[in-house]
Amino acid sequence: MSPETKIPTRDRLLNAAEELVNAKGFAATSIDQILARVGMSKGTFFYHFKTKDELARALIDRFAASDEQVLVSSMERAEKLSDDPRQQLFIFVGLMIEIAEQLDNQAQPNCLFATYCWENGLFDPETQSVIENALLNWRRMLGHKLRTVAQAHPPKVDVDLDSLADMITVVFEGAFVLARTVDGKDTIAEQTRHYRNYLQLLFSDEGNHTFPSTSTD
Amino acid sequence: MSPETKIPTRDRLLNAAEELVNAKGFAATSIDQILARVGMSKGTFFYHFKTKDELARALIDRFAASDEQVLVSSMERAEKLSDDPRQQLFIFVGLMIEIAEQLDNQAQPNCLFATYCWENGLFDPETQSVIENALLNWRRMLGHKLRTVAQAHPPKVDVDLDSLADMITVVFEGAFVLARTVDGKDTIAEQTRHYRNYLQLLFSDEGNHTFPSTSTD
DNA sequence: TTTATTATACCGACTAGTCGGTTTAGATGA
DNA sequence: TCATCTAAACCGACTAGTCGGTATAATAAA
Repeated sequence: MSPETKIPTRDRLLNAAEELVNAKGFAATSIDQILARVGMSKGTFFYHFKTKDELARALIDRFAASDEQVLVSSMERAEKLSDDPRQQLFIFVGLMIEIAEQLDNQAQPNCLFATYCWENGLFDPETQSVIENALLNWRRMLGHKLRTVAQAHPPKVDVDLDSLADMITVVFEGAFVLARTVDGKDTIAEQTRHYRNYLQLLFSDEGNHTFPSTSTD
Repeated sequence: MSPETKIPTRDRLLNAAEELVNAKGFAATSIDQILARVGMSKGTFFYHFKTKDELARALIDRFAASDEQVLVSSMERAEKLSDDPRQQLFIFVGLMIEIAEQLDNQAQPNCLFATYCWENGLFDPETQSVIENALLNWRRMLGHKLRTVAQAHPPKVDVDLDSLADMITVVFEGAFVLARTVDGKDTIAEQTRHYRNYLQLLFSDEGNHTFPSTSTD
């Protein structure tokens, strides 16, 4: 009857696994530990997953799906909130900053992509390509927006727009490492703000800049 | 007689361990695998390291020492190559770009900090604080330089200079993930160039910008 | 209404092999 | 001699994965 009890067994296994993998990585997370956490037995696990590899795949599939939804829905929201591509871009990054603020309130911000990346020798190519495609999604969607913006507002410095799009992934992944290692209030959000600053400086209108600091010549 | 044979046993163990940890993470790297790679037997390992934890510690100590040397020596070089703090800053980041270019030529760019970070549940607090201190070193040295620069050239956008210093760590760590996941020619170097661009835009002299694009008044 | 059948979901003992770590003994060179 | 180093056999705990069996509930035949 309680809302917790209604969660399907398979999802409860995935949730417990994800928590443990987040703390210790995939290799160090044993099936027995997962089962102990949810109070189930071995047969149950292997009823839902043929092998531990299949668990790895299920975890990353679920994570990638949720990642893609954040990307797509945030871009849609940004595009509804303004007609100007440049404003859409800044709004989109602003939404990412909001998400970053939530992550900064977690003790150990979690990114299964990074976890798998640093243990990638354990995973088969298909599992790895799930992650690759997820990152390429960000490049594609954000890159497209950047190209539109760059046509109307040529960037102040000559930059490759795909790598500029990639940079949001870079900033997030890097900020995760920093946030997990050095404690600070707003690490991930602050780093994402740097990314927005960079975009604003790059795509500001010629000469007079559009920022708070007084002088307009 | 061969130069390879002269390497002390302990270092050969560390080298083999680091390679395996780089590929699969620490937990999935067994002592037997390390020994198989260097063709030694178990007694040898436990003569040099009391426990596997001690290996973890030795690996990260060695890595952190080399990291610190890169930081300090690059800053020294930058400070010798110019008297102007702003130029020193740009030269320093330029040196980081050179290092990034080397890393981009490796198949699986390696950062033990990140590897440990995503498996941090395995390591004792002391081991983790080695990493924390390493990252704080970068914040401190680069932050100091940024504060000097900011006094002479107030940044175009109001930014926290410590987090701006942290950003070089963020960019590197994030670019590692990208480079290990999506293959591309110059991933890490390109991302580091974005960081330099950002600094140049932030600390450019008012109004007219100092970049390649023609105008020098 | 009763009984047999079937599928899903779950349990826990068990196996073969790997793990980190120990022990004992021998080799090497100062 | 004495410290340094290496080898090989071994240990108990834990690993992923197997397997025979059970509980429940729905369906179908009697």
